[in-house]
Amino acid sequence: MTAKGVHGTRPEGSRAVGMKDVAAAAGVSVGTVSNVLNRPDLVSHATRAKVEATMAELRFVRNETARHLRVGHSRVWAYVMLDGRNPFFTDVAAGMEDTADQADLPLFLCNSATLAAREAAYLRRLEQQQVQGILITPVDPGSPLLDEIARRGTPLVIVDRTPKTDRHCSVAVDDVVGGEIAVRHLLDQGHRRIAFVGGELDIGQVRERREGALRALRAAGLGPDRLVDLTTSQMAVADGGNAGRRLAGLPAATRPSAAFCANDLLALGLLQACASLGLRVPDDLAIVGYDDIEFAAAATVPLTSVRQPRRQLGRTAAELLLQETTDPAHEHRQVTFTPELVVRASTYRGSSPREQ
Amino acid sequence: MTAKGVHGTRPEGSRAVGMKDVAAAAGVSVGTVSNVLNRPDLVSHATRAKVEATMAELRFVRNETARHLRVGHSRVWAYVMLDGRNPFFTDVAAGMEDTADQADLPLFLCNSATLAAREAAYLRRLEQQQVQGILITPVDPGSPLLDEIARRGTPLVIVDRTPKTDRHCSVAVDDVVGGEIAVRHLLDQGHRRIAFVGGELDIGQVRERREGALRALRAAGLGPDRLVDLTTSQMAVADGGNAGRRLAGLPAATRPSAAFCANDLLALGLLQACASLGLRVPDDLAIVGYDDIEFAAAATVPLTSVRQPRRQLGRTAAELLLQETTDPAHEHRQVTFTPELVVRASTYRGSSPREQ
DNA sequence: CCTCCGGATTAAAAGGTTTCAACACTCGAT
DNA sequence: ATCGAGTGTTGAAACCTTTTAATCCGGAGG
Repeated sequence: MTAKGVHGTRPEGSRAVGMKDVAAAAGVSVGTVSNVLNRPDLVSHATRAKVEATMAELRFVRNETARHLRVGHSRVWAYVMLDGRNPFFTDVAAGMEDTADQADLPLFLCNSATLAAREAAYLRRLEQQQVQGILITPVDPGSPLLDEIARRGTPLVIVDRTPKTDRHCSVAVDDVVGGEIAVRHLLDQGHRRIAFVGGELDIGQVRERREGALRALRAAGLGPDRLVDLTTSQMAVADGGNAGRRLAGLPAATRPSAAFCANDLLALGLLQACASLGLRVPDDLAIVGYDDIEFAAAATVPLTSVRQPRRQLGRTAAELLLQETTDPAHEHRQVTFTPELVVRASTYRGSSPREQ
Repeated sequence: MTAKGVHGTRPEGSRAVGMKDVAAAAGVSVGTVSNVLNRPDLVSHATRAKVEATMAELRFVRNETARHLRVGHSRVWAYVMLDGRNPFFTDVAAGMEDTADQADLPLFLCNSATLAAREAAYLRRLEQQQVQGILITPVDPGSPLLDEIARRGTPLVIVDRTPKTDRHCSVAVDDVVGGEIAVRHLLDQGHRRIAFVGGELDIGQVRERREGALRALRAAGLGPDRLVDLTTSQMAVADGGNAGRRLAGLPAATRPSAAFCANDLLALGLLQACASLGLRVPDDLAIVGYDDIEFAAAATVPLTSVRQPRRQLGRTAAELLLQETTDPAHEHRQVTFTPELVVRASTYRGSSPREQ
């Protein structure tokens, strides 16, 4: 039943050139060719030059797969991103690339798109491919799959989430603090009723940012009723727009004067909705986003946002992985960063504020 | 000298469980285990059940590498993106994922970040890994590397660029038409002096979009002097901001009343610069972007932009690859899409226009 | 002249899967 | 009883590298 595919049929039916061919053409054994590739210092200058010339001439492409089978692990890292279309994650990935580049390892990006099934499929493949290490921002950090993979021997670093077990390294940013500084800032600006625009509360991120918001209210002597929840199904731009329309529909007396969004995509959608609904920002509604993606500053009412050290996050995660794969005495570590608030025009009444 | 790494040391020093172990535990030969995996219809119901149970019990993870070595190619696709941080490319990638998902093949994303060296490194790795197929938006579509790879047998599809040889399939969008409709629209709005904000002219995209702009001018009986070139080094948000400051510095008499940007990142940067320089959009400066990324609509002065069928582009590219890898009678094809203009507030004087 | 030594090279085994020709067995038909 | 066809299963080769122990060789020391 399975139709035979053609795959990479090379034009003239000729086999790919392997080390055997190189060895024959150069008049040496394959072992020597291997040595030229892997331990060049072992081989004499003359033969080495000859072999290298032959490889170039024959356009030899090393078969990484065979090497991989022999030595038992590949030389590839993979990052399974939660949402490839959210600039936050591509920035994190860029940070990982910095480190991977230095270590001369390729980094493959896999996009789970917040689909648990797709994430599981990628993880299964990556394990079958015996990648050297996996970086992941998981849909659910509590999934037993993560644990199993680490236990079976593939190093796995959790990114922007806190692991449930101590079997892996992780890097994260303190989301409670993030929520707290965002809302404290809004309180400082005189706001007393604040919308919280976020995805489902079973997402750890959302829950913790909201928790921080409540803490700020408490610190100011205000009750949790001052926080108006606007829950969205997803966390994309369109969802922020929906939240905006719901917000605008509230009676003026109870309508919040400010909104804290669980990410910048939501905030941008909200901002856009405000424009088309005739709500002025920040006068009618102040808005704080989260992540400080590039487009937050580029919005024409530049967005106040909680900045996470995105690139740094990626770099650090990759460094932990590098350590885990090279240092036998490696101990798992949990690294936590602290976010900072970037104040811009979407919350600041007055002339355009200086970016801190 | 090369420090021996530890890689994925499995905890108790135990070897990974392979088909041999499964076979032994289930009391069958490895050939049968292989059949259960690859041709389940060949094996009797009873043994199949027994083998499957054993695999589950032993937590068998198939060694894709060995399979790969034997059959000569892997089951992986890769997309080498030009700029992972530009939402345009992540949207294209999302389209490819649609197709890859259906074909049950994992898609790995590689970000060349417009660095030719990095692109070459990724291509080398991918070829060594014998991926089943490569999708790429190359830094330079004329690079001989692309040709060599295809010639050596790895199918390669060019995305959003036009290949120089007929050795691969490609999908692209007509950039001349895109530039033409953008500028025609500005002319229709009464603009007579138009800035062209784009990267280096040796980028095919930029050159062709500009060419379209000139064509629109010509059709309106206007000379090429009506196009004011503002060349940027990169094509990111920051570069758009720089262009904006240069633009504002021009004497009022010769300052263009409109700008056509070669992508939306530039347009957003320009928009942002206008806000801080006190130029009103569209009254003092109308702006047209290119790509129609999600954030174009989300800008608070929503951006008029030339929409490319991003997701469709990716889907089609992946379909071509699928065909090339499965159909022996495959012929290379060049697919071209036509872009369309999406008019929004950044060019339209009047009440907020309906998005088409 | 023999031995020993060090450096350069080689031959062969190993790694885990797929594939295919060969084999074993059952059942009906001769 | 024998044969043939069909169904399931097996054993061994093949895929291409890396790695290690063994070999080869020229020269120094006895």
